[in-house]
Amino acid sequence: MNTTTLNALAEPRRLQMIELLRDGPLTVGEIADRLGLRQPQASKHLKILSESGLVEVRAEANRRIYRLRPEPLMEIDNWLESFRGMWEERFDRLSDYLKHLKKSGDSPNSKEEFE
Amino acid sequence: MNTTTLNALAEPRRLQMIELLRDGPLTVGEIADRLGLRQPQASKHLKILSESGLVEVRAEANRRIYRLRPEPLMEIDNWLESFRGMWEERFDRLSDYLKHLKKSGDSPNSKEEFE
DNA sequence: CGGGAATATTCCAGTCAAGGAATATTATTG
DNA sequence: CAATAATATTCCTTGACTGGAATATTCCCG
Repeated sequence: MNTTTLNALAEPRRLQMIELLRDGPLTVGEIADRLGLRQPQASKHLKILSESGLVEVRAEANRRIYRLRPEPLMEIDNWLESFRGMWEERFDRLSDYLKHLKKSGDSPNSKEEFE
Repeated sequence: MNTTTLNALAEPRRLQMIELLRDGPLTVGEIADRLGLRQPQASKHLKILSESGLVEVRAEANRRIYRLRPEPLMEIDNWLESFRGMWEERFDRLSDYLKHLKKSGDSPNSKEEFE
């Protein structure tokens, strides 16, 4: 997995921008308005998003229209694939745990040992 | 989405740790060894992973065994869900694009306008 | 060409995160 | 209890990131 994508997303404002752009392309000014940012900050964050490939720009007259690019998010999704097996394991363990409770009548202890 | 999870993953060493732990729990020393880190750095990074919930610790005698927790990764996966529609859109646009090429015989231009 | 709107860039100050080295802590063993 | 192994914590320094304010750039329009 690529760290630059995660790094770009790890900043609250930028994450908000990505979520905003999920519903369609937006202008710098619109983004700044909706997030309560000053324009320069918006531009700076958008630059980082752009450099990370999470966003692409189209110039239209005076304006710059930013649009979400799916590829980096797809890459994360793909990376998560290798962990999905774990979740099922966890589900198995949960059902084992429930069975255990039923059998022994112990009070549930959240600090119980794993493994 | 939660920024702290992304922040924890955005550091290369920590991301490597998560990938290491995908194959099972490990000791601090083992993690440090496999990643070529000094022990204090390993402990510091593991602390951050632990505080973000990506990892849990079990004390066994002298050792601390770190184990991956799936929940934060599941949360990311869940967050991505809201973007999955976009990918299909993109596929549609790609097939439109291919049709367009076939019809007009233009040379492919990677800088073509979106929308 | 001049003015104004939309956006980008620069400079600065404050804060935060990471590595290095040293030290503290905890548990084992004899 | 002393010695040692495994791990955590602290202190320090340095580099990176963020926001603010000011300024530069680009483009449209009359």
